[in-house]
This record gives sequence, structure tokens and C-alpha cells, in this order.
Amino acid sequence: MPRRIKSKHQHVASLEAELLRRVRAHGGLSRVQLARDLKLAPSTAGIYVDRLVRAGFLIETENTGRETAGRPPTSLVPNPDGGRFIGVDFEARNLMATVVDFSQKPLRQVHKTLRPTDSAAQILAKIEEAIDEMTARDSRPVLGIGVGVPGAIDPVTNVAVHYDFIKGWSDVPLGARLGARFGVPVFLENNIRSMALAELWFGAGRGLRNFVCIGIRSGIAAGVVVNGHLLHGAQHRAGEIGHWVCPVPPELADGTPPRRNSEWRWQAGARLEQVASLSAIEAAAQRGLERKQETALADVKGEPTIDDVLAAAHNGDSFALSLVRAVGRVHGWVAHQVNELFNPEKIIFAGPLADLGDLFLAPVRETARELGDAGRDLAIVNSKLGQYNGAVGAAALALHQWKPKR
Amino acid sequence: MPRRIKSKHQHVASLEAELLRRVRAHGGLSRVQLARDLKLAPSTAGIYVDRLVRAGFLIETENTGRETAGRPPTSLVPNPDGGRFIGVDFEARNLMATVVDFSQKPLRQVHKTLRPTDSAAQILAKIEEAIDEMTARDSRPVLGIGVGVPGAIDPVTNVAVHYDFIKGWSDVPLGARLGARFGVPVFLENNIRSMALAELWFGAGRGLRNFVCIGIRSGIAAGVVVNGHLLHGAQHRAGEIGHWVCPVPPELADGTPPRRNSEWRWQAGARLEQVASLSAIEAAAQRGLERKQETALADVKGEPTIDDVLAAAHNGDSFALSLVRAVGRVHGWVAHQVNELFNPEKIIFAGPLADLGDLFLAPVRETARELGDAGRDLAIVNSKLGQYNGAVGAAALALHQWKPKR
DNA sequence: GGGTATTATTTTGAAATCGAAATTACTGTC
DNA sequence: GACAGTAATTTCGATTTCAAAATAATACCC
Repeated sequence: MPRRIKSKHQHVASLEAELLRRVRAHGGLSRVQLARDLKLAPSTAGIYVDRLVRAGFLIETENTGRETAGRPPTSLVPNPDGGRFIGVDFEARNLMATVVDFSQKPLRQVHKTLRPTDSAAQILAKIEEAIDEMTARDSRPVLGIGVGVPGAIDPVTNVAVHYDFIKGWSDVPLGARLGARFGVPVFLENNIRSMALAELWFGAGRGLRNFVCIGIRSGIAAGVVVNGHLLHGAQHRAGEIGHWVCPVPPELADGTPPRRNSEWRWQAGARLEQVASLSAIEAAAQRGLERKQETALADVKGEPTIDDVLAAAHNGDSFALSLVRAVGRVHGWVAHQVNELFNPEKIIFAGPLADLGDLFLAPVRETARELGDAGRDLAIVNSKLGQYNGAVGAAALALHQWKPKR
Repeated sequence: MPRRIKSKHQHVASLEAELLRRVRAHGGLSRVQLARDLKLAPSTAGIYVDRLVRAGFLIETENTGRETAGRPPTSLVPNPDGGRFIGVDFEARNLMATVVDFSQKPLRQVHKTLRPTDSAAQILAKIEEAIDEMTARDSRPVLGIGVGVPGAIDPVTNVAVHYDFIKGWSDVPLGARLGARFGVPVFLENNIRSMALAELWFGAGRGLRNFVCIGIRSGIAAGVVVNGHLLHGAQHRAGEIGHWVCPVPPELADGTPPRRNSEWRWQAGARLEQVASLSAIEAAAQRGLERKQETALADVKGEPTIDDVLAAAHNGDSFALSLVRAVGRVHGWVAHQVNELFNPEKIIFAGPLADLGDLFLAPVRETARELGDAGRDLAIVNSKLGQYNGAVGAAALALHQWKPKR
């Protein structure tokens, strides 16, 4: 007569889920290592592992040749055929989806382009379409769906509350809708937070207890991990640093070059999102062209897109580079402020800008270091997880919440 | 053969301690209420309560007349004679100490003035002196000491790591020293964080899970409560918003009145601590006098102290008021930034400035609201706990960590 | 004044988890 | 190739905590 409504690890979905999580995060652990990791008695870990092996979710692997004395450990790995999970991540312009196996390995991914004019209904349809495409011709069961949603969400009711950049996007019952359509549990999370989860579980944040992930796309937001847990805030609105009131480097204010790196301006009400996001860069590039600025971007037909600007910067175009550097300095200021307030071990930048690497990160680091000597202990890096970062994080969200039925 | 090395509530000192905490925070709870609060089975709560009653730490009180049906609950209150705890809180200029009984009621308090020239050794001596004064002629045992320390601390080794405003204050083994002298456990915490604890346990933060406490004294720092727990950061350096790079209102930059409320300036590297702390106000007042500014402060002999400025503002002196308002606007900006990042339920300002009430809070609120419409859900208030806020919090720190010996 | 509804607490037996003591499966050594 | 050394796992009670049922103490209604 199993009961298990509460457990010692109350803050945790269940001990089984926690064990699976550890095994996935750090494949090939032994019972004893798991016990140590989760602070369980070895006997307890043994009981649960056996249960999961018998249920077919874990596999005992061959103990490969070892050198040390003592009884060799039996390594445990997740059974890839334990089930599949789906992750979706989107914002104003792009929708990424992925399906992962039980060991968290991506099996397939799908990208769809969204238009700013797409309505909430159209976006919902595209989400369902993407999921259908990925699960077609594969009969293994889907166990859960995770969705990284832009803007505010309510993780209790699984409703997407609001997002500025999609019209009509408010109080969308995403959880109920997808749950009804696919018949599996659906988990919602704000998409920068699901990126942070991806970093925590298999990215630059692995093993860290305190870090901040800053996503720069149409908007700018931060996913904060405190003590190994996501920060949500009172109304699940934490991390909206896009609304921060920030200083503006001259290049971004009126296009004049700065006299010193530290020469910035203050504009009443300048928001980070309007100063240092991808759309802000596009706008600044366009202003530059109108000013007859000498740049390779002048050859682009139509208004230059963010991809044009980043490509130009990559090719050494000095105007494009000056924009990237100016935005980098702003984010250096952001990193400084975030560091002083949170004292994280690491700040991880994600998005196309961060994908430029040191071209973007150098001015960020330089400025952060200039502003605060406390930055010594702080690593500023970019996300290495690539475009599907958020989608994989969303899949992991579902994966990690899921627990075997009894 | 009691053992109890681990318990279900692993993140918690012990169940006994947790129960005492709840009873102290919300006197007169019944066994059932405690069970609900701590998510225990009623039977479990009963076992522990009985144990604490038998050990003399809790007292069952008369069930006062009630109106509702059903068996009346037996209320439990802490036994005031269970033992005493000491709390100390200091920064560059003041040292406050208090001794509280087992139910957390302050029995006695002591204030000492520190001079900026005091060395670390002199301050240590004053701490011991304050404790001696309070415990003289009272034989009830002291069970623990909590200290709110300015600057960085290491809560594991109980060493005060560093503080800018006291010379020679680095790596002071405060815990070991006081422990040896008084023979009881000593707990260290950064003093803004111990203020935040005081607010959490019996101030404006009671019952909240997410709030930020901003202390404005010689420096400026924030104590952040996330999910009911203090935020420490990777190196226990979280909350140092005094190092934030911030905009500067004209009044504080060069004394000219602003054309609009939103007209601020950006000075390369202006730190919040140099712009909007008590010492910054003194400096700005002094600059005003040198400019022959018309103000009641001109009558003060010597350089005006912060008390002079605050008193003048209180009496309606327009120059002093303009300083307070300008500083208020800066903290409005701070509140906005903090709100967007953390999404707390409340921001609590502490310190002499906040004690002015709406004189200070009105410009804070106004600016925060101007900058962010998200501020609708956010309450901005001042601390009502008074001068001994930090000391009481420090005492509570010791009180809450303490648990009955078995 | 006795029944009934209602809520608090205690009793009871079971599940989860533990710590310590076997037991197992190796490596290395003579 | 027996034997000591070592580390992983299992076995075996013991302890903590639970859930559900039983009991206690009241208010309310007739």
C-alpha cells in the first residue's frame, strides 16, 4: 500500500525524480555516489535505484576496467527508451522546438519563423504544428511537454499572462490547450528562465549554485539562479532588466564617438531594452545610415537586419563594430550592477550578440572590471548551448518534473 | 538512544528549533496550527511540542474563551525564562546591543558611539563592554550571541572579512573571540542582512516570502529575502548596491535645481554610496554652505552633521528638503531597478533617512512609479523597528539557530 | 439536559529513511 | 593462488514521520 504523499525531501518532486535528474546530469553514477550527492544513506539510494532499474528507467552498465582497489561500482545510466519529452521555446521572431529522449539527448529539432504580426492563435497553431512534425513516425510515447514562453507566466495555472511583443498575447491558457491536444503534462516557464535552467543542468552553470543568465533578443531579461533554484519573484516577474533605466553611450544616443570609454550620457527614461537589445541595434544602424555613416551596411538592400549588422561586425566593419562595442559597454554596466546585487559566480550571456564571442564579451568584461573591482571572482561568459538552448531547457523542465507513476 | 543527525527537514537546524521559531513569530499557536504551518502530521507536531513543554521551553496557556465549535486548542507560548540571547549591531559610527528573553522580548539595550578612528581592537573591546553591561546583575544563562557586522563576513568560519569604513577591519575572528570570552555559540551576519531578518521575523516583512530591505547609513546595502531565505551570494557579498553606478540629480551633482524631476545627470563612475548615503548628504550640505546657499544650516557651528540636515528638513528648511528629495529620487531609481530584477512584494527602507517618513518616501515612491508601471504591486515603506532593528535581528539570529540539547 | 456537529489532540500501526554491521567483488602482494 | 586491503552494496534493526482512526472537549440546537 504505497502512500508517499510527503517525503523527507519535501522541496523535491520525489526521490525517484531527483535520482533520475542526477543520473542524467552526470551520467554513469554509482549507488554510493548518488547517496553522497543527495545526502541519503547508501541503503536508501540502493532501494530507489533498484526500483528504477526494475521499472526500466535506469540501466546498470558494465563496470569498465578500473585501477583502484575495492569492489567496483555499478554505473547507472538512464534508459534512452524510457520515454520522450518535448521542449518548445519562442519569442517574437523565432520558434524552436526539440524532442529529447529519456537520457536528455536531442533526437530532432524544428525551427519556425514567426512574424511580428502573428496573432496568439497563429502562434499556438505553429507550436502544435512543430510538435506534430517532430513526433510524426515515432511511436515511442511522449511523457511531457515543456514550453519556454516570452513574458510573464503563471506556473500554477500554466497560463501565459502577458508579452509586449506579440499582439493579443495575454492570459493564453497554453498549459490547458496543449495538455488537451497531446494528453500529457505541460510545464510553462518564462523563456529566459528556461534558458537559465538549460545552463544550470548542462551548460556553463553546471555545478554552480549562484549565477545569472542574461538573454539578449527582441527584449532583454535575466534568469537568476540562487542557491541552485530559479528566482521567480512575488508575481513571477523577476528578471525584467529590460525595463532597467540605464546610461547610454554616445554612439547609441546620437552617433558621436565617445571621448573616453567612461563617457556615457543619461537620458531621462532610457530603457535597457531600447538601448541595448537586438532591435535597438537595428534602429541605431538605421539611424547611422540616415546620417550617411560610412559602412558596409550601406550596401544592404532595405533596412539592415540584426543579422546584417552582426555579419558586418564579424567582417570588421568599423561602424558595426562600434555599435557592438557600445552595446557591450552597456551590458558591462549591467553585469556590474547584477554582480554587486547578487554576487553570482558567473554571468552568462545568451543570444546572437553573445554568439559573436569576444567581439561582444571583451567590452562587457572591460567595462565591468572598470566599474567594480569586486568583479575579480566573477566570470563573464557566453552560452555555448546554441540556438536550441531555450528549447532544450524547456524539455528538461518537463523531464525533471516528471516522475514515474507508482 | 537518540540520534537525529539528519531529519526530514534537512535544510533546517532541527524540528524543535523550527517549532520554537514559529511559536515566537506568532505567539499562542496550537499544535494543529503548528502542524499546518510546518507541513507536519498533527501527531508529529504533538510529539515535538510535548518534548519542548517537558523540557521547559514552551508553556501551555489557558485556552481563553472562544466562540467556535469544536474542542478548543491549547495555545503554546515560549517560556520567557528559557534563556537569554544577545544581539549586537554596529557600523562605522554606532554600536547597538540588546538582550532578549527566550520569547524574543528585549530586556535591556545599550548604545555606544564609535569614532571613525577606532581600531578593530577598540571596537572589539566596546562590544564586550556592551555585553558585560547588559548581562551584569542577571544570573539567567545566556544561550547565544548574534552579531550584525558591517561589510563582508564568512558565516562558516564566523570571521568578519572586510569593511571599508573601519581601519584594520579585515579577517577579524569575531566568532572565535566572543565565543572564547562568553562561552556560548556566536553567529555572525552582515548587518543589513540581520536587519532584513528582523523585518522578516517581526517587522514589515512578516509573512512575506520576497522582499528587499535597503539600509542607508554610512554606506548603502540591501538585504534580500528570496522565498523566505536570505540571499548571500557566492562569496557572501550579495546586496552591495552601494557600489552601483547610478545617475545623479543636479542638486547632488552641482547644486543647481533640476528643470524637470526626470532631469538627471550621468557622471562617470558615480557610486550610489557617494551620491545618496548619509555621508553624501553631509558632503552636499557642506558644498551648499560653501556656495553661500541660503539655509538654516548656516547657523550650525562647524560642518553640519546628518542630524542637523535631517532636523532642518523636518523643520521645513528648503535647502535641506531639496537634498532629501534629491536623494529620495535616487532611491526611487534604486527601487525601480530592484523591483524589475527581483519582483519583491515590498521594499523596506531603513536608517535615519527612512525614519523621516513621507518626507523621504514620497519622492522615492513618485520616482519609482514614474519609471515603472510594474510598481503597482510593490509597496515601498520604511522600517518601523527603530534604531535597535539590527541588534534585535542579530539576537534573533542566535535565537533561531539555537536548539535544545538532547 | 441530551444529542449533534465540530475541531483539537492522541493513539495506532505502517512507510520512509537511517546508521551500523555484514557481505560482496574486486586489486595487489607474497 | 591464498590472504590482506579496500570500496560498493546489502542486510538488518531502529528511528522518524506519516495517515487514518479514535478520543476529547467544546458550542449549538432542541
